[in-house]
Amino acid sequence: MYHPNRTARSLAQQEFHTIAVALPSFTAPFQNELLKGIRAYLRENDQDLLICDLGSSNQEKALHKFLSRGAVRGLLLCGFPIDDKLAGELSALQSPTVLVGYTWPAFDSYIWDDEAGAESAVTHLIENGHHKICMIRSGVDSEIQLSRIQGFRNAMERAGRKFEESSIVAGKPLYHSGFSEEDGYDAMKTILELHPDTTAVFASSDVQAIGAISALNEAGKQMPTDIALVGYDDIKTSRFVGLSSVHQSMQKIGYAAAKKLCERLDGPSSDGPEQVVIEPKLEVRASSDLKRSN
Amino acid sequence: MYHPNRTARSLAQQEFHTIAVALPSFTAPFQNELLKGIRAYLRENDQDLLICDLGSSNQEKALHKFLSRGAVRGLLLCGFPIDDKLAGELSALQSPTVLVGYTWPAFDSYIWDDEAGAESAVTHLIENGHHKICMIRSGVDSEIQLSRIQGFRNAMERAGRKFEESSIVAGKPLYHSGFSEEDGYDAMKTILELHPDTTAVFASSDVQAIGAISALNEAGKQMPTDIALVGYDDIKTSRFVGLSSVHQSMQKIGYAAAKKLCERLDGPSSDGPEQVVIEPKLEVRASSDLKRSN
DNA sequence: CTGTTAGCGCGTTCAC
DNA sequence: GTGAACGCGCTAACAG
Repeated sequence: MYHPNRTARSLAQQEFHTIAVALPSFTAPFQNELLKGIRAYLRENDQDLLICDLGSSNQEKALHKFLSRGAVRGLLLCGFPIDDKLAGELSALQSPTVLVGYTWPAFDSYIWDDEAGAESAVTHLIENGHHKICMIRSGVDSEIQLSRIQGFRNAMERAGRKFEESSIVAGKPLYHSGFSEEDGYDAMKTILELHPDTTAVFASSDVQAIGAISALNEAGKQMPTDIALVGYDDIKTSRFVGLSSVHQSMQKIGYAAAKKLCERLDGPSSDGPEQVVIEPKLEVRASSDLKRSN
Repeated sequence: MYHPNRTARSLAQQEFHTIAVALPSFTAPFQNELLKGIRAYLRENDQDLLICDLGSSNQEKALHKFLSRGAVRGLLLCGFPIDDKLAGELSALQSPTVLVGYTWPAFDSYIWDDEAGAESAVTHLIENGHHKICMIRSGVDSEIQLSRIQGFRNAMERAGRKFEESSIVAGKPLYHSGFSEEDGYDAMKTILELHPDTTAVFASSDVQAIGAISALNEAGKQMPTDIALVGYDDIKTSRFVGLSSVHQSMQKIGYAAAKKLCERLDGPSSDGPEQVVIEPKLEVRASSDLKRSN
């Protein structure tokens, strides 16, 4: 019985029904939400998804290998910092690239305002009476990380609080550039040790917050009674008792980015690159969860 | 500047550096663990992953569309029930297929013993002194679901408990064949209403358990003090206070399945189909978590 | 309406 | 050593 060969067919009719997505650890909750959005669009349009997992280390190498294996038509590059060299290589592919999480003049990009998001989270904690707020950061000085720290600082200073460097703690493991569950766990242990009077913690990623919960559990602390926890990125807050989160609807971003990429593939005669900035939103599980009186 | 064309290259050298995975909702935690294993193998071998998301409804149609778009070399079909018709179609592809979660004589398959897994979970609850145990089931009579119910029944009967049909509750939404978060949430609400004296609940999936946690939170119940919760599938138990789970190391299964598929692609002269049965293991967060005295 | 052929972009082979 | 021709499996265009 006859069955078509996808490869040959694609080659012949120059139609691929496939877009490529490259991202670090596509199984993390944050990227997962993004993928949900991407998949939603692709399903509606009978496209398949070619995934390049950049992993947590040697990301550039993984991306290069992927690209040298041959370009698919269209690349969605997510959560990967771009520089001159990479921008040149991507342009040389002659096939459209859409960026998520980073921006570059030559490409369509979907980014969010980390500084504003972090600020809103910490402001919320302050407004709810928390007198001792710590932050979990990644041990790596990425742009994302620095923006989120800046947001923390802004919130503290605008509220007339003194900003202490020591209240911002990094984990040691440095998996996934320091945004891992292990890093969050490690950082929270340090916080409990160095700042036992802490009433609220703002974590720089969702997985860090999850790791922090483990550390709290081990220490016999309750959330949010003993410590309130807010994480950055796309935690489904309903899943975690007392854990709030600031996020930027990654599903919508994924959908929009996939759509944009497919439009570029269809008609290359469209407009110039578009930069979309998403405003992060703080999602509080229950307003009472973060209230603090003492 | 020159850049290779993946499609043409694949066609020319009959080497694809790609395997296809078809599964329902690849963003659910269970499938996610599986994908982690698959990705681990693929990364080691410089292969990419073509994902066909079967979605939660019209799965057959989605699979057919994917196959008719043209077979890639090698398909990993996960969590999709197989019948005569489908088996014939897959054989006709002339390219190796590996099944995960279901079995069929003609194909390599990786399955697990749902009945034994469910039984071990419920037996554990009984041994820890729970006098009223309910189960959350999917509203659909899949083979998987019936096995898990049978395991529940075995445990109860072997312990000399009376088995009550009414203690097994299904959610109404029926998303993802009834294994969804929403179904778990709905079923748990019913349990709280119908069986307020419940001390432990065994959920048929990880996501159901997550939904059940939401319902418990809303009702002001604590885990595991008020109700102990055990979920089936691959929850990272550390992430959820008091939530244990029975699982079958999906990561290892994914790794093994991907490896098997790639071996089939390399040398078609290997042995006949292999059926691997994984023994599920109960992972208890802390042994004290499930203890009950009253 | 059916059968034949050219060519998609590459790797490989074979001739030079 | 370098270069031209062929074929991977298919679709599209074209001829009968």
